[in-house]
Amino acid sequence: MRAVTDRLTHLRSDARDNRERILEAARAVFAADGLDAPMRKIARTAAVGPATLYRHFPTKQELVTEAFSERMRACYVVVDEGLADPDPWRGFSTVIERLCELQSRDRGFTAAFMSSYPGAMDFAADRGHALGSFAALARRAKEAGRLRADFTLDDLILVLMANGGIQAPSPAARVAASRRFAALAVQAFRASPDAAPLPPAARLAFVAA
Amino acid sequence: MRAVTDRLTHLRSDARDNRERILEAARAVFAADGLDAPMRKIARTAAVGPATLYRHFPTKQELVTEAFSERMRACYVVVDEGLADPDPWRGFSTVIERLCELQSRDRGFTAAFMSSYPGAMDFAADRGHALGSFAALARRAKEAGRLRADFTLDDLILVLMANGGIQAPSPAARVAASRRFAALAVQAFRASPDAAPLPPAARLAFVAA
DNA sequence: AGTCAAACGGACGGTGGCGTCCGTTAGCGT
DNA sequence: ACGCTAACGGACGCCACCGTCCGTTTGACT
Repeated sequence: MRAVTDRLTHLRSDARDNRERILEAARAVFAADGLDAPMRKIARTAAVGPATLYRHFPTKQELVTEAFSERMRACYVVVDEGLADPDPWRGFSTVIERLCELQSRDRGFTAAFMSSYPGAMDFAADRGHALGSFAALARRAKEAGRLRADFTLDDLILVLMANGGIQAPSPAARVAASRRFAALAVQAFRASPDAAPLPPAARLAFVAA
Repeated sequence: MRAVTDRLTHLRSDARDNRERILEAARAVFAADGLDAPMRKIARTAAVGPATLYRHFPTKQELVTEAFSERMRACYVVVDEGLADPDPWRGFSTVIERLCELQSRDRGFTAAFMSSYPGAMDFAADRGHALGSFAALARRAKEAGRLRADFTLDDLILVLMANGGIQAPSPAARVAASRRFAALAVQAFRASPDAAPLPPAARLAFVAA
């Protein structure tokens, strides 16, 4: 870690500048067009030559990882805040709603969070931690009798993947649709005396792009 | 319609043959790779030159429309069968489950059913009819007090789009995940004394690809 | 101010999908 | 059996994206 920091600090001023502009452009373009946006477009948006882009981020994975690390952290914050809620069910619902909202605002984020990109190893640790926290939250919500007992972590992945499939003519409409979807998901997860049993969960994590 | 039939019957035998093989190939490729599979691949699968493919189906829309019209009909059958069920709630649930299953087995089908392709006008009529039937079914399920009153047709679209976002390492896993998802959706739509109100529905229909 | 290497970006060759042209093949009707 | 034309498909030019090379610029250090 020390070495990396050194390397970044030792960058020439224009290089550090460009690097920052590239990351900003990547976030904007990925949010608008999804993860498969052409590298060129990001370079153009950053007002930078293709070579410069590739020099800073030799592979698209590295760019994605770097560009989304901030939002990824926001994601973990959401989970931790949910965990901190004294009412575990309210915490649980809020996490689902906020994660869906984060995703719906940013087309690329979904895929990134899924760590669809193999080799986005940098995320793995934090992701594992967030999933752990969420598992604890779910357990408490179950113990409080508010979350259905057959809820699985894979159901969270399922909902987030499904949420990622939602399209709409405008970003605003997509956010609205996603909001309703999240509310429906919460309804589905609610413990209820007359709830029907669910078919078995499928192992989902770590799908390749 | 008469003219079209004539034109098709008047096709030379090899042409009719190729046309059939192209449609078969298109179904296979679309199912495996989704709607954005390259035309070339379909031509190769059908053991046909590109020109032949384009002669039969000048635009991808036409090919999609033609290739999926059969499954599309299967889709309407599902809705009609649901409508025929004396128990409207069971009918409703079954329709959701079966539609999700149809979709999960065929990557291209989702997009096709959404009529994401503008200009797939041929579907419009049938689609309208199916949506009408489903609306009637939903109304009856509401009147029976089993379906939540704030359910909208757009919620069906929402669920189907979301279902389309589900990915998994293997087709089998995707079907399993989709099955569980459908069950969750049904739970969410169930009328319940302690159900929370939902955020407003968003107009979704006819999203461009 | 002068030097030097770090950083830049225009330009290139390669790949893959697209839709069309046109010389060739082979069904069909006489 | 024969000719006519519908139908075929290889080959072409086009365009977008990819990743890299290399001549030029410019920040940093003395």
